[in-house]
Amino acid sequence: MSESSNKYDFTTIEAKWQQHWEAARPYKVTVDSDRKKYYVLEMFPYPSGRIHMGHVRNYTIGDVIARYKRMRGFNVIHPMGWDAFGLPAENAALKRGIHPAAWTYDNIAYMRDQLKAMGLSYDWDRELATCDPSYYRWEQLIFLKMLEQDLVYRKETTVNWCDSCATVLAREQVIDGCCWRCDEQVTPRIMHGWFFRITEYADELLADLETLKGWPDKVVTMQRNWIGRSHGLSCDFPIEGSHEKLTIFTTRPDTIFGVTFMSIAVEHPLVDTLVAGTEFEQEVRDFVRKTIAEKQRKSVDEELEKHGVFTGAYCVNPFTSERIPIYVANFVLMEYGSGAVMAVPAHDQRDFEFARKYDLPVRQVIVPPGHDTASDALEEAYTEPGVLIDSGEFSRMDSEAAKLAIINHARDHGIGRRATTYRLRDWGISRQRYWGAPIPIIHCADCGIVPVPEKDLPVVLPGSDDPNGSHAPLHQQEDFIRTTCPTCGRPARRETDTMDTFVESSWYFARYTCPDFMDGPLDPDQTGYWLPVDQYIGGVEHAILHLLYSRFFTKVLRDLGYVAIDEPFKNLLTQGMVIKEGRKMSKSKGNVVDPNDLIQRYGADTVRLFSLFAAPPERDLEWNAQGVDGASRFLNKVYRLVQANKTVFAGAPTVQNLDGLDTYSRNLHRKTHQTIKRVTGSIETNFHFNTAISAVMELVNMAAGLVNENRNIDPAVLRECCETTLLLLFPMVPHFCEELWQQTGHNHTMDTAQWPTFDAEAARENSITIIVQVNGKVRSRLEVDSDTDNETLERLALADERVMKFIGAGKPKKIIVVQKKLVNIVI
RNA sequence: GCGAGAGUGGCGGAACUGGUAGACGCACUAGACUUAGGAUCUAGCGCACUAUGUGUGUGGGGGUUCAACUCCCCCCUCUCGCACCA
Repeated sequence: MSESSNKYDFTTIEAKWQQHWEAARPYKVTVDSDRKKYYVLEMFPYPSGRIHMGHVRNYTIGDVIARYKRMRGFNVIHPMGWDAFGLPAENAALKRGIHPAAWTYDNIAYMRDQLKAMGLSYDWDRELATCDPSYYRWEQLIFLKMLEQDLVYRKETTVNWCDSCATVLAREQVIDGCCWRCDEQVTPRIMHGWFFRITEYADELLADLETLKGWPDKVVTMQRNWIGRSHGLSCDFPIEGSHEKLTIFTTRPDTIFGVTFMSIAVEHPLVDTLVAGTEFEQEVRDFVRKTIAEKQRKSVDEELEKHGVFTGAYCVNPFTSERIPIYVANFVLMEYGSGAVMAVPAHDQRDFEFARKYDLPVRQVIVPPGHDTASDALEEAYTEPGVLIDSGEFSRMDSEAAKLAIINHARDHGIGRRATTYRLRDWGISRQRYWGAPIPIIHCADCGIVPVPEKDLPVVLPGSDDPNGSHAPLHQQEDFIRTTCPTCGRPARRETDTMDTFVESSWYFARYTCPDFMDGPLDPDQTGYWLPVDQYIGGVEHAILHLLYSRFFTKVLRDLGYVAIDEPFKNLLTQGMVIKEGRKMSKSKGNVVDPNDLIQRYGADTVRLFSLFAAPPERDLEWNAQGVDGASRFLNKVYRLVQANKTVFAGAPTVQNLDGLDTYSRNLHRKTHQTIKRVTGSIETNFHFNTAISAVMELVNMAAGLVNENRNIDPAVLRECCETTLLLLFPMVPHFCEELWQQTGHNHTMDTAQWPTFDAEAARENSITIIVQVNGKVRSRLEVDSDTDNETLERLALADERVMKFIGAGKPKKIIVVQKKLVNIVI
């Protein structure tokens, strides 16, 4: 046998089919209301230069699903595009002296070729790049519509500033106190910025998590925690000798009789008025200054020791009329609740520590159920619910009832109200960089903030159509800034912030349905048919950022009338990382595997097959070079099997008469149908392609074994086996299967082939193995007819020679017979 | 600290609603065919021992059950997320 017939020539074959797909465009789709649609989407890549193994894995998984669903008869939309705005382009531009646009489009061209070399079945006619004005002009329009609906606003706040990126970050983009992109320490800074009112949708974002049955629990939980809704009481404590009052939020109104002091944040607006002109002023101001500096400096995992100083001021507990001293404390967050906390040291561990440190009273007002007096001395705060004591009219109520009663009391007396707070903050979208979508706003000295009229959109990024154009941050580009006010016509200045790139990725999946639509952001005829995304696939690292923003945007687009769905992604698959030597691949660790090298050496199909086989999709995948050899070996084995039996394809009839088959043929026929069942099951239940591939391997091993042993397998059975193998493998290794399909005389390409169905009767085993246990230990096996009844099984088991040896002369205490499984004899 | 997930051969991983633990692949060992083999084929491959048999074994310890990788309780380790959220 010559070399060439022994191994398949992946280079030639893959090029051939890629050319075919390029020319015939079998993956181009249009709306077809007679067919059920299926939208498969992988998170689109940032065009960083070249694809990496994570992309290979992600896109392979998506491609298998797309191809599989096509074979199941769905009208499958499977698009690809580029998350093309972002900072690396600017950095690269500075380093290499080329324009960010040029750098980005070069990368896109290169990476597009790489994706095509993987044989991914995208509808390339839908490709989009978010840095293209034809995309971001609609984003600008959406921004303006949101502004009209008061979902966008501008405010001055403390923001997270990343020095190295020279821009602001949203809270979600700060990871362990560092920038999510460059890992540099983030520092607070006070700036103007634009915000999306995502908190307006907090309740819906939370409630609709319940509808996301197709999402991993982990992601749902992460989002729920991120939104962090809590219910409680907002209550006013009048400040002594002042008209001001201190408003606090608590989730434990039942402990309000145990308040012994107040803690307020160093940034609290009342700090100044409380201490101005008092003997405490100096000390408090020093403390505030010191603490703010400390917070900036603080590294992530160090929890600051609790400190505070007395302001000299008192407020009054509206429930007890007691005087309550007010402290400024370093552990109170201004960003959450109202920046002021009622301190109940007996029932809150932080307050307890603080009280211990500054020798403040601890007053128990909750005791464990069944107790009715306070314990002598607490060693730590009692934070569980319980029964109220020393709480006036609320004494003896349990915590839950008391919470309600106290909230109602506060409401009835005008001192407080039921309140809900969220951990979620509004989404700050302003970025002070160049390579992003300009925010379409004009600042006029007379008219204030004026939206750019719709007819003037897009506000094109200056210089982006000129390779020598400036790519300085917009606030440095005077020509861009100078404009006239659309309202009064006087000279005015353009907004220079660009939008966070997460804005682009929050609606791209919708634009894929109508990438060329010119009359608005989205074409209702297209979105109505294609949305939502049926299966979304990407890394779990986007569990909060991208997925939460996209959910928010979907709801906004719905309320603006652009889409008719509530949630963008029906099912979500979060795939694990590709690791090597137990660690994430990274240049610094020198353990990076380059997809290009692999594809050249093994071909795309082998790379695809291995990345599917080595682990189930949701787990991390350990890259193993020898494992890739194994995948390659398997494909060659299939190749040889098909090549050696090409003749059976020519005229073999379909399998009809089972009775006429010899044992070997019957076994192979059965195995074929069992394999269809197993593969279909693996894909349908959880996309566990690793077990699907194992099943096909077993089938191929059996067929190749029988052929090697020169069993004269019935041609119809052998043909069925080989064709089934190709059909089952096609979604995973498409070039390879198409080639063999064609070589074996099929007139139509596999793109139009149907997924095989299994015949339950053919798959049924007629003899089964029954396990015989004595006291739970396996002692023997019985080969019996599959419909042997339980009494017979018991009789056969007891008569078994090996079993008899173990049960001896005694009479069995108990015999358990499990249908078609086992017999357990207890002695 | 809180929350979620995971611990199975030398390795990646299988095991349906409790019912043969280790499918499939890699690595390894022996053999066959070969000028050659990083090709192919055959056989073996958890561990231990008094080896054609017995014991033992799914992070550790208890429990439920005729029967536990699977269910319950306690503990250990790792990964991820959150982290003074009042």
